[in-house]
Amino acid sequence: VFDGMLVFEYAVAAEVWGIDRTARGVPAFELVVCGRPGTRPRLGQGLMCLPEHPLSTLTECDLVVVPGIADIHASVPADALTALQTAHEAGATLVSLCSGAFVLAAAGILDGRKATAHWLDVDELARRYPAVAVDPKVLFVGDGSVWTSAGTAAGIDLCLHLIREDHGAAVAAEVARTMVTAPFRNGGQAQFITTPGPVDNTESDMVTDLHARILADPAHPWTVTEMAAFAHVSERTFARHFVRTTNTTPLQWLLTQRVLAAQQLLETSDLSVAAIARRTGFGSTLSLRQHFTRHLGLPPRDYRATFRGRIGSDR
DNA sequence: CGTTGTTCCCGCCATT
DNA sequence: AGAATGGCGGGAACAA
Repeated sequence: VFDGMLVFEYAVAAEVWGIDRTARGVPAFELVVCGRPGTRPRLGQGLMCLPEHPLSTLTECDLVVVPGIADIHASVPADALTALQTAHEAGATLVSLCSGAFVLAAAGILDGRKATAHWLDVDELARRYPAVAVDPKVLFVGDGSVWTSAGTAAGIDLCLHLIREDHGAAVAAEVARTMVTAPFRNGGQAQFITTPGPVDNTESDMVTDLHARILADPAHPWTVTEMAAFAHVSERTFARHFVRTTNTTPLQWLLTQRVLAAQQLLETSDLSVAAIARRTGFGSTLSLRQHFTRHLGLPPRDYRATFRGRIGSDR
């Protein structure tokens, strides 16, 4: 933390990793606020922060979060930049929220990587750092051990995504539940959801209604033809609308939803893999295994072995 | 793991 | 002119 950090993004990280939810089955995290010793960085809106640890502590952290900064044109303190670089070289996962991408970019960490930022800032980011592959259309994006997210609330999506990757979907859902937010945004693989730019309302309604319909009956063998019929348009225009609002194609979205559902069942139930395949709409265990492995990098059985029962049995 | 049949989906284009 | 629609073809992805 240094002068000019944004309150909300700072609070998002503090809320996700700074609150003890071990009683609810969430692993214990240690939140460490690093800054120049003795300083009282202004966060704006009348708030100040008291960083209790020096910047050098960053090298000991598994995960380093850079909240957004109020003024993207302000120069970033040099000691913060070098601290981030050494933390990066030490193998820490780096995360920027909103305009925090400018801090990572200034440190040269985003060079050659995919990145995003608040939609108002992406043009400036791309202009100032041509070596960064800026993607203005995603809520968040990761490249190697470096993650960046779009404006404000997208930071929550990214933080939950990181929890889900490290600790499983059930833990992420539990954190989301105590934060009273959605575990992942409507539309599935949040990483690939388009930013909430100006979208035609009737168009997104059409897709959201369909999402609700499908999620209500995931076991149904949905086809694109059927989905298009539900939306009362031809298959061709249906596909176009779907891609525009969701940034994924219909089948890909469906498969992602099914994998997500299977993930939850593996973690929270003792149903056999075959039963889960049936419930989640995969035609066979083979099909489930193939898509599951492709999405998560490990087969269902192994996934269950590492994540089953991580969460309290209060539901 | 390879084969076979089916579905998807993206570019192209005429039409609205 | 410009934008959206919907049909078609075929290579790619998927299911059996």
